[in-house]
Amino acid sequence: MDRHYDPKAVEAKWYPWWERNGCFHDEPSRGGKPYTVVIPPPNVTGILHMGHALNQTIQDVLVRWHRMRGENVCWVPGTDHAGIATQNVVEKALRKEGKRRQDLGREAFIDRVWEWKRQYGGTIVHQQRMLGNSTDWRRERFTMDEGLSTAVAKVFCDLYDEGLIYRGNYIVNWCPRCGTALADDEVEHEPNAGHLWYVRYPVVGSEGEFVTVATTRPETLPGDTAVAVNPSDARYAHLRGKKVLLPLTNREIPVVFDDYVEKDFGTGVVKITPAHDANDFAVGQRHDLPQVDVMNDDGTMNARSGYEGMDRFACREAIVKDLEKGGYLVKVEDYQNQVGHCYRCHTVVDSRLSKQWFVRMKPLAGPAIEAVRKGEIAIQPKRWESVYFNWMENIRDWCISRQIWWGHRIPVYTCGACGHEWAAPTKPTRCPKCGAAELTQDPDVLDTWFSSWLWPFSTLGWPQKTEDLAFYYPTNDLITGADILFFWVARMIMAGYHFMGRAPFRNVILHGIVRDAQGRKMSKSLGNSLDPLEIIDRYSADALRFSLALITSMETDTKVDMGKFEIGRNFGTKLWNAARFLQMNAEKLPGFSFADHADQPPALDPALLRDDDRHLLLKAHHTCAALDAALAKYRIQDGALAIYDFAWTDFCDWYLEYAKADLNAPDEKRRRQVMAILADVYGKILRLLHPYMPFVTEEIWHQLGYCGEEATIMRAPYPTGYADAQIAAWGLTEEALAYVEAKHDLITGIRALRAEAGVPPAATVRPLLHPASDALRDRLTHDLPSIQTAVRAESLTLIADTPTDPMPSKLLKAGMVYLPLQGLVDTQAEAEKLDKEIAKLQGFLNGVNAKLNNQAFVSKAPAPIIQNQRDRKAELEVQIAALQARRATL
RNA sequence: GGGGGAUUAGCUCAGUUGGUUAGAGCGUCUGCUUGACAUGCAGAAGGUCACUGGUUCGAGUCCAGUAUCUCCCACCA
Repeated sequence: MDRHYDPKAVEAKWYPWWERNGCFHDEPSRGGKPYTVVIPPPNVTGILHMGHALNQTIQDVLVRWHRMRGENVCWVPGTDHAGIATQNVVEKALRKEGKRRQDLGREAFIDRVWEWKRQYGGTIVHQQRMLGNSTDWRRERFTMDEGLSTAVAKVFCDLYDEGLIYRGNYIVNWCPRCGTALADDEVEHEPNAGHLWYVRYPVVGSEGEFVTVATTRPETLPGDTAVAVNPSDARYAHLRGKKVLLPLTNREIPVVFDDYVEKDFGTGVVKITPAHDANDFAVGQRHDLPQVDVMNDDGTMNARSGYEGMDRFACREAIVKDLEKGGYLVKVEDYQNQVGHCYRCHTVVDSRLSKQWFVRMKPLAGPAIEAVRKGEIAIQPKRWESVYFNWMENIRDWCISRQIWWGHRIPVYTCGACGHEWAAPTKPTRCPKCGAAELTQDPDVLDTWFSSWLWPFSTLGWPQKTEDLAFYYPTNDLITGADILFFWVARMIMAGYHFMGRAPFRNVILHGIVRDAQGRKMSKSLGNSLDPLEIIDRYSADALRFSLALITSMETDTKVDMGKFEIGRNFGTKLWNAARFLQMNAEKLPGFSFADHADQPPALDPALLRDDDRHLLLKAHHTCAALDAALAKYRIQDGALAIYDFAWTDFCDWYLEYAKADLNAPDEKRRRQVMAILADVYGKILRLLHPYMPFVTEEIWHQLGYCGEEATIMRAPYPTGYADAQIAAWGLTEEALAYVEAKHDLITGIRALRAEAGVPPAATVRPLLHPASDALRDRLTHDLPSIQTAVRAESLTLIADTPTDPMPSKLLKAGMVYLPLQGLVDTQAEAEKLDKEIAKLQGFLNGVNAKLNNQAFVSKAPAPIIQNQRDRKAELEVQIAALQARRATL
């Protein structure tokens, strides 16, 4: 093996190899237990960001784990056509040529988008491969694929025929830059430092009386068709039946009375603009007010406004100026309110009256609420369930039409002859009613989410009855960011029940978002984004994945900075070097083969086993259980921690160091046995870790020869630990484990004593140990060489009495240890140290005694807890006695 | 306005159903080129678990309140 691990070469080698060899692919015909995941499809215009890296790392860990458990795994990748985003990109390119999409016409423009997709649409799917995702690329889908488009058309027509889709003139969110309607959740509200303008509206037929309204959007004033006050507001009761004069115009508009108006806000008088505000629209409907639209599609003012052609914000200033000139403006206050922005282009959205298509959501929401309530679908972390219920129970109709060209065109046709309107999944040639051939199709396209909400079954072939659909649906786990719970997850659940009659998935796993070191969202404008590809370039994909897994809790957002990825990089290096050590030593044993240790438990001679071996084997067993438990509960971080700690601390720091002595000793039986343990446990580490770090584990698996060239660790069984009979035969007891923990404590303690006493590193010492118990004395007697080596001691003498010579000491789990030194020993300091230690332990003992003397504790606490305290008391008494005995000699 | 979350070492975070002396990584300090690994090894320092009260034999953990920070939802012009 090379001295240095070269992740770039290794990662570039394995991914194509896996893909070429169908390692990511499975078929229903193979049978077994299906495990299905659909990837949240990234936008086809997207480039890989840290959110993808986190989301896909979690998925790949789970997917690879299930695959190694022998399940029939299907992980569907793909991309989303991202209507507005993609159209924006192509329009931008057109603008560089000095053209608009209208110059090309609809069909040519759409061709142009497809061309763009062919050329650049593969960017993100290429980048995803860099992460090491084991997605089945043979099943890759695109939301505008023929099959998925068929599904979209069928769904639209079914809902249309069921009466769940309707068209109407409503107030919608309108993005003037994109020139389209937006759904409610596509609008992002942000605080805005604006103003509140107080404007006088003269009361018609009075002598100089007026009402003052407060508004944040004076440019909508020409669209006012009433002013409103609260019916119980005594200040304005006399205005019933009156009219006011709309400033800058000579229109008279009525005063209406409506509960919507808050008496305490502003002046208690509201201008009503039904065509430009959702609330005003509702007031207008209640009072039968006219709707005056004063703006164009692009955010400029129209002829009705009197400011034709002016931009809405310029108009705002112009109107304010004119109001001031006319003496209508009373005052201006600074005012902070929430202003909606387009989630795509961040333009301030307007509320605008227009004719749009909507889906009636209430009937769809019912079963979806029920599903989560009954536990057919579990959302984790659990607290999101209440968020889900809250949204679903107050669900509003979904505006699904978009005034753009790129997307699934709404399959509604109108007959030019008889006016009949109907929905059809494929383009009809004649009117089904009158037979005429003059048909026009609705010009709008569907919201992109109208295809994504079908993703769990449309990607498996629906509406065809495919084998994939029968075998892999419903999917198992849906892993995504909580930010698209409403956009996507909730709608998929509704679609799953409505169209398939079943849940689309069993578990929803919502993770947080990736933030920068200061906890800010990563964004282009802040320039604080980390690029996953740069991290891969600097540290490797394995490092990116492992570090993310290790620092990500499911409960909270993840803060990252470049330094975090050193954790994964260093761990990869550590593994590599451990592998080199194993290989070097294996070469010295003729006939030794790692292949014999790929899965079969090693044939160990119990007579040759030491407690260190037992400690490692039992810890390995525990680690297998820990990984299994963690991954079953989606606790990716716990699993990463468990394997990291075991591999680094138990395997490398402790066992490998012990093993060095054995591997260099003449006893060949023992050498073979140690090598077998190393190969077995290291093989487990590689397999346990593979879902997290697929590349380096695969490379080492092959380099050491755990498998042949044609095989892969991807399909090696996930370790489950040792059989009970094996554990019994090898004597893997908790007692042995506890003994080795005490031994480690002893080694650490002697090292610390050396360091504190300033003994040079190269010098050897001859420490004395007064064991805490006879049992310990016996066990240690058989185990002295490894301790001596670990602490660079010439000898370690087990003594029976408290020594009287002045020398530093330390109280450890194993007993009192003494370090005889030549030269000066500060007896005074030593005495003080002992006094301090005695006082500390006495404090603990007092606490324990207080508990044991507490009648309530003894009668109410469970027996094991009481026993713990008794054991603790005994232990403390022994320790204090040992310290006091030593103190007495000084 | 409604709802959620967070608050544990200098920093980033673990801490499963309440039960020995609250852990890890990074950073800091000390020593080390020891034949797997300086992307490393050995050792050390560092925490009244935000605050106040309550429940309990026992609270970082459960409950209530307070403070600060955060996110989501919502029609206050």
